[in-house]
Amino acid sequence: MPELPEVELARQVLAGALDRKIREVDDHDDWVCRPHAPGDIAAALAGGRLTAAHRRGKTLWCETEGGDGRPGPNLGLHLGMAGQLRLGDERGPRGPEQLGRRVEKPEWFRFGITFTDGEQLLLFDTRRLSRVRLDPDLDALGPDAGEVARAEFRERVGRGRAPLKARLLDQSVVAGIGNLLADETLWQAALSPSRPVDGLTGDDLTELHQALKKALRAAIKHGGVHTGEIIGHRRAGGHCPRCGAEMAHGTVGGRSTWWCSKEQAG
DNA sequence: ACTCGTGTTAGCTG
DNA sequence: TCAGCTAACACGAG
Repeated sequence: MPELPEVELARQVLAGALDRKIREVDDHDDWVCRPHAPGDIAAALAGGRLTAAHRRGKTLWCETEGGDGRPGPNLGLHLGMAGQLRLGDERGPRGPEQLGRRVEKPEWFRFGITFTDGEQLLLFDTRRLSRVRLDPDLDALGPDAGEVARAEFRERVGRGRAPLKARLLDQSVVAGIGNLLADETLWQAALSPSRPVDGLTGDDLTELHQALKKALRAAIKHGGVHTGEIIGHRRAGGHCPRCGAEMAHGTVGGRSTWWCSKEQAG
């Protein structure tokens, strides 16, 4: 599910877990918690509190404080493709109703913190692509896609020779653009996903920055990137909702990519 | 039955 | 240094 707008909603869930004393941490999943060993994260957080919830791009992290009141390690959380943060208590998780009558298998709860008041913060992820780690490397992330200023966007995205979409998906360039948001943004700007960035003009990049802001605003307003104008047309037989030309499909930056064969021609 | 994919990253190759 | 590719994770959708 999550791209930037969805992760911002998850951050708000996370904020509901702040300022409670940590009683117990379930960090048994050595894939989700890698490179830490089971018990490492629990030991680092035991008796402390989460004191602030932050997001940059699709990465979440909490500042923490130890039982002695001194600053503790940051707790990094990434939801991967299918992760959800949920609050719950001894009666079980609350939060998004599951579709259909799917039974939630216990092993899909990959990480959890139980607080002394009985509240729980739970990481639910069928696909196990989520990640929990202490002191994540935030310097490896570019500026947040929703906040990056035009000049910095142009300078960062325009650097190198990679195909434009590959550059947009690189979280160290700008943080928070996922596959769907990239296709939506490129379609809004009428730019080819495979065009090398060193061939773009300053105006192209300004246009792209505008398109990104517009696509993000719309996604936040309507509940997620899947509500984008082009998303429903990313399929075989789809047509561009602006000009009616067929949608083209290929792989760019290693990801499945759809674009208007006419308006976004190479 | 079978393929594809809203994400990341280590490790490798050119 | 840069860019592309693969594997790994494990499930739902079509």
